[in-house]
Amino acid sequence: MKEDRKGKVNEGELADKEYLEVSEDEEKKTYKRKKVAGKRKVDKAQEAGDDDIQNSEEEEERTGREEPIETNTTRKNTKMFQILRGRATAVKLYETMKSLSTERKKMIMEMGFGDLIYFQIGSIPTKLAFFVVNSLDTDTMTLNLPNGKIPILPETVKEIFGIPMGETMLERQRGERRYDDPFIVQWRKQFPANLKRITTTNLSQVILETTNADYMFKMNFLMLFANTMGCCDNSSVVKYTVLTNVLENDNVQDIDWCSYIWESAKYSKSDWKKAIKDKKEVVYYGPITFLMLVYLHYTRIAGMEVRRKVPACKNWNSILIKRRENIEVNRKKFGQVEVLEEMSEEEESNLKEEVYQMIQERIDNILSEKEILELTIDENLKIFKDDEKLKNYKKTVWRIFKQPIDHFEYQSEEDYDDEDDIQNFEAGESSHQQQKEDEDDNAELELKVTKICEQERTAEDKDAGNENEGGNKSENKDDNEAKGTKEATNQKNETGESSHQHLKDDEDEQDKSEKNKDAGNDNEDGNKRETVFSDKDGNMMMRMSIQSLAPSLEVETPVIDVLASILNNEEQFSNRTFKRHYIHTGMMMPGLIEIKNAKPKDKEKVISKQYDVFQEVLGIQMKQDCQQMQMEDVDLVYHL
DNA sequence: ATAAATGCGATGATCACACC
DNA sequence: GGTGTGATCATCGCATTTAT
Repeated sequence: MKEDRKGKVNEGELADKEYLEVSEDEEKKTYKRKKVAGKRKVDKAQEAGDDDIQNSEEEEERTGREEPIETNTTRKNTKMFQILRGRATAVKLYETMKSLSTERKKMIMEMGFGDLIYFQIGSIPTKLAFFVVNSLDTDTMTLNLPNGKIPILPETVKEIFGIPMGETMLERQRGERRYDDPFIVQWRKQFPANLKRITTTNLSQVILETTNADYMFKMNFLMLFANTMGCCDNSSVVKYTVLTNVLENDNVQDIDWCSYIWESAKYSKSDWKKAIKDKKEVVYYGPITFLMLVYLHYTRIAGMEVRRKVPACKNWNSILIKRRENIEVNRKKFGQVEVLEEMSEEEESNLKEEVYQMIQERIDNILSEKEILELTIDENLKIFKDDEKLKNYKKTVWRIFKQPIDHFEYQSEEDYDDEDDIQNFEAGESSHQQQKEDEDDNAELELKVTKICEQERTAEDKDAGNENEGGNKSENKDDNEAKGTKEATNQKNETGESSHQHLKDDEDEQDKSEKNKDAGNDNEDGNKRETVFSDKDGNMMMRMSIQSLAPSLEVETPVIDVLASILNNEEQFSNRTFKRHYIHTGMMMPGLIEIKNAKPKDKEKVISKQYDVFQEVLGIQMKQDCQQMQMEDVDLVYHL
């Protein structure tokens, strides 16, 4: 990482210096003038002529002398390659997928588009995009690269996006909706009447502004998909293909979406030769995201390993694609890559592991959510002394984790008197901290986080160094490596009296051996789920949230929240005249998203509503500090 | 006359670099 | 190392031009 960055900086410095040196007197002035003139006015005069090529050759010499490895693109590279201006880009789909409700996600999964839910490609670098589309031979449907050919079939689409490849064609030969069909009229009503041409932007806006999860949402989603991943009309105006061809009774999974995308690729490149002639910027309406992913999935470039997964859209994101473009740009020529075959068996078996891991993570998330919820309810029970409704919520949560989800039913209040349940509930409650074994099968779901935390650490811990934080138990006193982190966390106990935040020291070790039995080989995963931090506000963090922050992974919100929690605690002991309060992501993010998604005219309203919500949540957080609650002298400072 | 293609300014995000 | 600033990039959408 560091070296990478360093390389970039070096290259940048070098390039710029060179730029100024080469162009010392006259051109330096031009450069300055350009600066003053504003951003868009790139000097046309300089651009013309073969200055560029000379420059680039010089640069090549220099980079040759420097470290030849990965460098970043510079101003001059821009001029060397034609760029592709995609009209059907992934942006809108990406934005939409980012904020889907659970219900909508479920719906998308049911349609067979589940692999797109965590779609990560928000932009497509234009220079590489041009190269890829330019390499596509639409007659044979192959990507012709310098070192080989990549055949493109409808099956390839399946491999890339993992979308349904059913029996029937999307474009039905008969019986499609007419443009005056009542449904299309209704669909059109979602948009302002004065809107002449509906773009993918409008479509994504409608999806984001509404919360319905019905047939209309299905159609909006499919329209958005077809017009961003397939092709759209000119100026990003949506094609109505999906709207006219997918009827109410159709099963979306039975449609051959792959062939539709494949055909889009085949037929969207007409008049290419004419289009690229003498132009720096070429407009393309076809499935650029798909073609790009085909190229990336079936090639490998030295200096950048990306493990292959199916569907391919899952292992590439905007940052990785951009990095890949930079590498290729700096080699002065695109396509200097090794062409790969279909995935090997070995690679495929790795996929299984990924699935296991994914499921494991989801379970962990649910458990962590559950614990937070329980703690929140407990906290509030303390405030609203023995509130019946809260108690019932507590029981509800307990019941959910007690029963398989398809058997779960909300119960009326009197039903809660059920004797057995009450007993179990109370037993469960008391075992909240100290585990109690349950012979019931469903109790596996109760896999309480605490239980896992209590698991004894075993010798099979691989990277003991970073994993030891909080994991060492009182009996593991000989575990020296663990001291460092533990001490760090204990510092706050030295500054002030008792801190609420604490490492999950196990209070009860009696049935540990028993647990280890059923934990068995699960021990390593158990450590991942180990709660390394929790506090009175229900913030908690599992080991896995912090132990594998590989490049390109995102920082999980619990990490930020825990940091906020620690800082808030520290603040109690600070000597400052004013105290700072760090706010948790949960208090900000939903509100910010709502504001972002609000219509411009509603924005004011949404913002002022958010202030109220914010105040309310703040109230809960600061319940013990009336002075703070007055919000006197409060400055809100945002750190992003 | 209409539809499609193209040009281009606006915008926001990101990068590189100078300066503190 | 952090921050401010200008350059560059990717995208959007409107206006204009060109093709049918």
